[in-house]
Amino acid sequence: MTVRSEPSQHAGMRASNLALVFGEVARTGPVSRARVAANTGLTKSSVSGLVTDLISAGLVGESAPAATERGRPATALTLAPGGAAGLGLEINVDYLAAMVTDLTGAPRYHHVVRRDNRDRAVDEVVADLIEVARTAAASAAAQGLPLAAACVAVPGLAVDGTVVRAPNLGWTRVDLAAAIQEATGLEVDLENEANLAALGEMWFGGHEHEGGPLRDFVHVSGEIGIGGGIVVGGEVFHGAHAGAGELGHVVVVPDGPRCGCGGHGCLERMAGQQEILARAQVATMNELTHACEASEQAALDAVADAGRHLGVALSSVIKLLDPAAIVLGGAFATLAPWLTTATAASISHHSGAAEPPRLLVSGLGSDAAVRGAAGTVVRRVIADPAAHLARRP
Amino acid sequence: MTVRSEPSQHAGMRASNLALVFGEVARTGPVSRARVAANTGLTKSSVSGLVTDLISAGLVGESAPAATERGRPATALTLAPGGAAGLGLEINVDYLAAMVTDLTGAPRYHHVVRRDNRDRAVDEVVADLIEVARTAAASAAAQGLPLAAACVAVPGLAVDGTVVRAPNLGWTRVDLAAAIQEATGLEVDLENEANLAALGEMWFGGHEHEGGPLRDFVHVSGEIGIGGGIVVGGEVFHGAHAGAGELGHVVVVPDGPRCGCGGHGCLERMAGQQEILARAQVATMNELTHACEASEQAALDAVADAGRHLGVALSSVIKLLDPAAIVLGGAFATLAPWLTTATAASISHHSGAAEPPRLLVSGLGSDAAVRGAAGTVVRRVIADPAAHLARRP
DNA sequence: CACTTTAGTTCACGACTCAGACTATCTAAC
DNA sequence: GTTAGATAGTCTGAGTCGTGAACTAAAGTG
Repeated sequence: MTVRSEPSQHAGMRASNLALVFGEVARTGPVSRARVAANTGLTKSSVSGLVTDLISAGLVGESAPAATERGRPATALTLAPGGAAGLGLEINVDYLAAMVTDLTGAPRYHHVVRRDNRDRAVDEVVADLIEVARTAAASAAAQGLPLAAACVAVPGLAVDGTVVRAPNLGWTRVDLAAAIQEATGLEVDLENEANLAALGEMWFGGHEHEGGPLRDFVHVSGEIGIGGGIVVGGEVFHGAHAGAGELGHVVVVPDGPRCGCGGHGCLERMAGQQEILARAQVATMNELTHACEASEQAALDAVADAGRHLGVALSSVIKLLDPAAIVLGGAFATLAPWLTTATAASISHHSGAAEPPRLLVSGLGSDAAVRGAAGTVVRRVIADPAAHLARRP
Repeated sequence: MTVRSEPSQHAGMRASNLALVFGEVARTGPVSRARVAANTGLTKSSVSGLVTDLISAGLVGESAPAATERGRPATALTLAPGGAAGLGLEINVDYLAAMVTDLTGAPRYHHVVRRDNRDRAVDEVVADLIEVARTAAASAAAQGLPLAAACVAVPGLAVDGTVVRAPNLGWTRVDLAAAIQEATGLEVDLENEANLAALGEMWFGGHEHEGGPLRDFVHVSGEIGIGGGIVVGGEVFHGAHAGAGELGHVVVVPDGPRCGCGGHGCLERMAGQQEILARAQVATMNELTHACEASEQAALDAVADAGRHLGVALSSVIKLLDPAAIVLGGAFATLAPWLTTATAASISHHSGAAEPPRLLVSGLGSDAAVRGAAGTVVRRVIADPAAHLARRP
């Protein structure tokens, strides 16, 4: 079967215009109906009707008219923070996390449970996550925030609600979405942690590009493994089987040592945390940071070396994907002061580009993925308010 | 400014449904109105109205009713071959080419002028291409084929109708689209040759994937340089500045020799035609093929070596883009018998994937790009017939 | 020859957006 | 203080388009 689009009907037309208006309100803060009409190309009367629907659905709020310049003062429209909320969850190697954001994307609840999940039974971890999710949902309810859905960040490949594999957790074929859906009653989506971190960075990282938000970039997340999130036109690029963006397994040393993935000379094998720590002769990332701050040569060399390997991988990324920027996140953000010089030099050496994409550093740290997860839910409501209303009339 | 979509209006609704119906007719060969209605989800009456428009526009033809099973026999709808046609042009290092295809994608005119364009003045080459285009347009007119537009394949980066750079031709900033547009009166689009070859391969190469046409793949075109075309969901992936897909400059030997692009150890530097020929100690690709057919060791080694390097680059492609297949075109298609074993082994070694994407060989040869160019024009008409009608009422 | 089945058309209806008139509410000028 | 001008928002009639059901058309079956 090939893709076949839906027929355009009146309801679809209205849904599309509803999204257009709602998106405009979301993008341009407090706005008048008149401005929305001018910006979207719809007529004032159409906007009025659509806004009425959005207000009665509780998605948009109206503030008291305030005089601005001349003429009748405009009533300002804003996203109603209480209109819909998103629950973001995250399973990772050494923690579980939950976050609730309101419609504006503002965090309203955030909780992290630190615990190594590698050696535990899958069911136990899932049970813990359900507990975390329930607590978060209760907090949302207490704040009067209606959760629209949930999204879970997993450190591996997720397809159709199932964790196909999560190498660093040792998981294969775990039907996670169904379990959480049953426990919370929410629709649940799974998505790769690196991809959600990239989205979180895009929505909440504050990066700009040519006047607008950054919409075409690659996010490098250095957790225990090295992940990549490719964002194209504001959307995650998934590839044919949702396996795209595996930056950690790009070949950087063709005759290099065998990697856990079965390949040879992968970036993760050459510049992953394990390798860096071993070379720097320290045990933890904290120690590594301290050693770098103390300018210890072994540590600096280890990080610079990783930076060079990263540069090789990113050169290929640049040639293949032509991103507008590259964002370093996770451990690489922490190590950025000692890393980026080597990485930039390596990119320049290998790609020879006169104007390589900008190399940015994440400001969100390890919260990027949960924020992205919660944000995904909320963004989906904004992208298609009609679908959201159809689900809860 | 950020992207903002158009408001949905009645005209847009009709345009969208027109495209839906037209696309269905194009996809499923001769079909009845009733089947189109069932397949698209539109009602019979809507389809009737839309089909009436398409027929009176000359885009769809109606054949005599033919009894099939029970009931009233259906009148079959097909693409009207004479409804619209596309002009594809190609500038390459050692030839110029033109092709006209009708609405069904069938070639109706094809002409290739072999001549080395490297040492000639830009204006001369452009003048020659215009001549080639005019002759092709005359042939189309003689056959009663109304050209909808033209599309030119260029061996380099093209943005907004301008050839920004074409390294192997030595061109920079050539305003090609305007020149051809003025000469022929047609709307002219430029696109990278490797990308068009990929599209040509998709539309006319006959590859299948899971029952449908292949829509997510990477096409490798080995001409004088090595180009790559990334196709995602049936569309070319361009990246932020239209520079994506530069497979030839993916790093395959991190400490390798300097490449013409300014980088080091690029695939093109290690496995381009120049390198293969030198290693095999022959002068032309023809000689190389003969040497391989004669099982001469130097030639076989040179090709296998190139295949290994190609495998390294493709491993990174697979990890980053997760394509459903990889199609080898151009010189790599010719060399496939002596190349693919080494390439497949290298991919397996470096990516360690249990189920790597299929490695296919192009059947179109060096015509892929012109066919893709002409096909692009026609496909655009099929994708948005309303826009096409608006241009010529 | 009636009955069934399928294809395609016609037409009243409803859902939408549009355009423009109309009302509301402010500032600026006299 | 009043009036003109500007801007915001609502209301109403007209036009467009898909829907759904009734209707006509053209075959096969018993």
